Amino acid sequence: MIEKHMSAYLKDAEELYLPGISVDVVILGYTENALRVLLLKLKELDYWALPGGFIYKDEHVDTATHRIVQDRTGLNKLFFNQFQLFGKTGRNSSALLGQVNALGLSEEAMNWLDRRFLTVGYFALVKIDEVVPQPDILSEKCDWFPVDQLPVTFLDHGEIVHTAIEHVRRQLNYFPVGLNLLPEKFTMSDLQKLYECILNEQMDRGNFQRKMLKLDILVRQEKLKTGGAHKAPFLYKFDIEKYKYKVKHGIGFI
Amino acid sequence: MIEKHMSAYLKDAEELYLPGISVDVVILGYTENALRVLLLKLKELDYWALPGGFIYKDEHVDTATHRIVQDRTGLNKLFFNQFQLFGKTGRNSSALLGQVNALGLSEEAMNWLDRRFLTVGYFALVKIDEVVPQPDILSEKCDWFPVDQLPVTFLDHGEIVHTAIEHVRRQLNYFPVGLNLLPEKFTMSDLQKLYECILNEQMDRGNFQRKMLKLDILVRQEKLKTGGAHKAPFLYKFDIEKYKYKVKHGIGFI
DNA sequence: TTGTATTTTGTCAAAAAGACACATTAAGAA
DNA sequence: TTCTTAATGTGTCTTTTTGACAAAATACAA
Repeated sequence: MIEKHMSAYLKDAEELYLPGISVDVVILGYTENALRVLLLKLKELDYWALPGGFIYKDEHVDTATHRIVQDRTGLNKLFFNQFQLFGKTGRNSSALLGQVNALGLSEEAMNWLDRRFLTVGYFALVKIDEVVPQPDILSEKCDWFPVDQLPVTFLDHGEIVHTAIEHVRRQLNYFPVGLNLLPEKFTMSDLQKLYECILNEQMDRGNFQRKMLKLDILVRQEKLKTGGAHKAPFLYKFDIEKYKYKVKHGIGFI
Repeated sequence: MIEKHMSAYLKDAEELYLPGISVDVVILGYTENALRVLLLKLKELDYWALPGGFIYKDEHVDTATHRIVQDRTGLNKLFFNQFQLFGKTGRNSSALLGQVNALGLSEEAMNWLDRRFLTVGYFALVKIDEVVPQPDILSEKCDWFPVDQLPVTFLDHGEIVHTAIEHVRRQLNYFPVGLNLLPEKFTMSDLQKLYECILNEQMDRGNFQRKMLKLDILVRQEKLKTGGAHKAPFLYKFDIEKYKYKVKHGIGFI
């Protein structure tokens, strides 16, 4: 089946897309105390790949990325950013695809694939519980993986993921991670754990709270989070205007 | 003349280079209390352009950048980093080149140029007094411009410069700006002025010195800088090992 | 020798960070 | 109902860093 799907998908590729360049998106979510990335299990191949695609000849690369992520997650309004072009030589997927002798791709498809590809790396931040990712025609399933426990990946997709994380970590003050990764209402503990996951370091509870509240971007809600054992914590929302303003100029947390 | 040069330069472009993608390099230097960028005045066009070029079909994009900068500055060992792929639509230089009706480019050259081009933005940090930039065959001269006083630029090259500066500013803790922009020996005042140029803000002299020395990356030399009026300042060098180690993990200055 | 401009170093209060303690409270156990 | 437990909310204290500013040192010029 896959060869037909892929052959159909790539039938007019030469005509439609910019040649030799693709987009790969590191879609990041956060749940159960771990930063996770969405990967697709390729049909008939023992590799997991980033969701990606090609750029129409007259399409902004950002627009292509938006289209690709939207196709995958159903999300329309989402936060994403380009972080790097991967430009090494010999980056050719046909060698790996060729491992499956039975593929029987069309000549058109093989011609399209059998060349060096540059790829533009984007990352997107999504709320895991708001998306219903679907495997595409080339994939048999998709799943969220903790970023420090990746499976075997297609080509250099593992490296792309780690580069994305490092990019987010370095510029944490400039990305609205809380707003895009946490649910609308969250506890201070949730926020702290998110920061700890991204920065990969533990912080003191009291000091984290003091520092975070001083930023003046949180709005305390009624105590609500009940049901969990022990004392019920406050819930917070972001003051979106203030948060976005601060993010633009660097919120100054780290 | 230019049309012959350009036609020759692009004669085998289709065969040699990756199509539809170029590299542009924001070469930054620092002198006379200003951060400056190297621009080329295009022959017969009233535009200044970034040094740039194309990527051989089997060449790492970083290697292409290195080649381009080396051709331009003669520098072999230099610091450069990719910062963004510019991917908007309609980015086609033939329209601008076409303003010069007399160009009379070869059909091959026009075919190569008359398409949408993506461009990969790199920035490089160089010591202005160590380089002797040469205009290339397409340019009549080259010059250093303060980054806040750019001339009219080719295509979106002005935007590319500003994006590069903002990139450097945000990640100042992760780039060895002092090591690559200042001469081997420099005064604390030199270093402070460099930081002030990049961050675009004034700092207190005493506090700057205290904070910078605490980083433990500077080695004080004999007092030497004599000749200038008034008290002779100390000269400093970087402890390169310590500096590079700190830069890798973020020096923690800002 | 003295004035001037600049560097070097120091002071001092305010702010921030770090470590930690204690009271509070909701769920579940006794 | 009361007690226990574990996580939360808040406070305190010390240390470190920052910010503002001033005094001392010094090299050249008048």
